[in-house]
Amino acid sequence: MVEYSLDLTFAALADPTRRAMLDALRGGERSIGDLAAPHAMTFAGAAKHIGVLERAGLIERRKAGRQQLCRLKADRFTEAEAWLAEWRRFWNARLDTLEALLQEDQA
Amino acid sequence: MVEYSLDLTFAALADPTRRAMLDALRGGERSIGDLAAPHAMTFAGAAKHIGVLERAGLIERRKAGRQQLCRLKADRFTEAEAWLAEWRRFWNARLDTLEALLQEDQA
DNA sequence: CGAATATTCAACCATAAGGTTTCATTACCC
DNA sequence: GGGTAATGAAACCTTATGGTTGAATATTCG
Repeated sequence: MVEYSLDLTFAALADPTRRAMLDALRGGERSIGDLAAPHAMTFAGAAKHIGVLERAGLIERRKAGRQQLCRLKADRFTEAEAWLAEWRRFWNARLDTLEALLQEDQA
Repeated sequence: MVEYSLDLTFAALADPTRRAMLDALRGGERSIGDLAAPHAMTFAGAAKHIGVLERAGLIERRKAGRQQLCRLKADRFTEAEAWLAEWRRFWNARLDTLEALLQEDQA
């Protein structure tokens, strides 16, 4: 269900460590170790964050020798963006209404 | 800081009850009781969700007699949408690159 | 004033989240 | 094969979250 995956997506995005990891993945595939390194926490802790991102469907991984390479997946980003884009349309519509009212006032 | 408010915003959006409340507010101001009613939980439980939305800056409230009226606030929506819109641009750019590669192949 | 309405607050409970440590597994290199 | 690098996984701790109940506080109405 869409609602359910929005839960996971937004929850995954609500953490700065995880957002930083996503940003790091914009440069292409990265191993768990690469993703973990910049963060002031244990490897295991960072790996948990990666697990959250994977369960939320924001990334996927594949084995490459003794390491695992992670890469971004688009779907859930798109879904979340679509949800928020609807809000942008809502706010725009409200602004339009306000403008119309102001114009009426001036007339 | 921006990071901090993105944390709160995404965390607030990660719950279906809260997203439903936000949707309800699209119709205009609603009291806490109005927002709570549709949800299968105690009034106090629902009020906590409203507290989360308020602390995240997604809504604000004002007293009106013995009730409190809530209404939507745009800023944090905009912020979150901007963050995700950047990702949309990222994915689009990747698609463009892929297309270019395919074209090259054909040429 | 007294009763009912709308909401807040505090205490509590169960579960999940973010982190740690420790140990096991797997794959590479010599 | 043995050592080591990269990861997985389990157990544990602390704090946050989502929910409950019950009492307290305003505010309106009669």
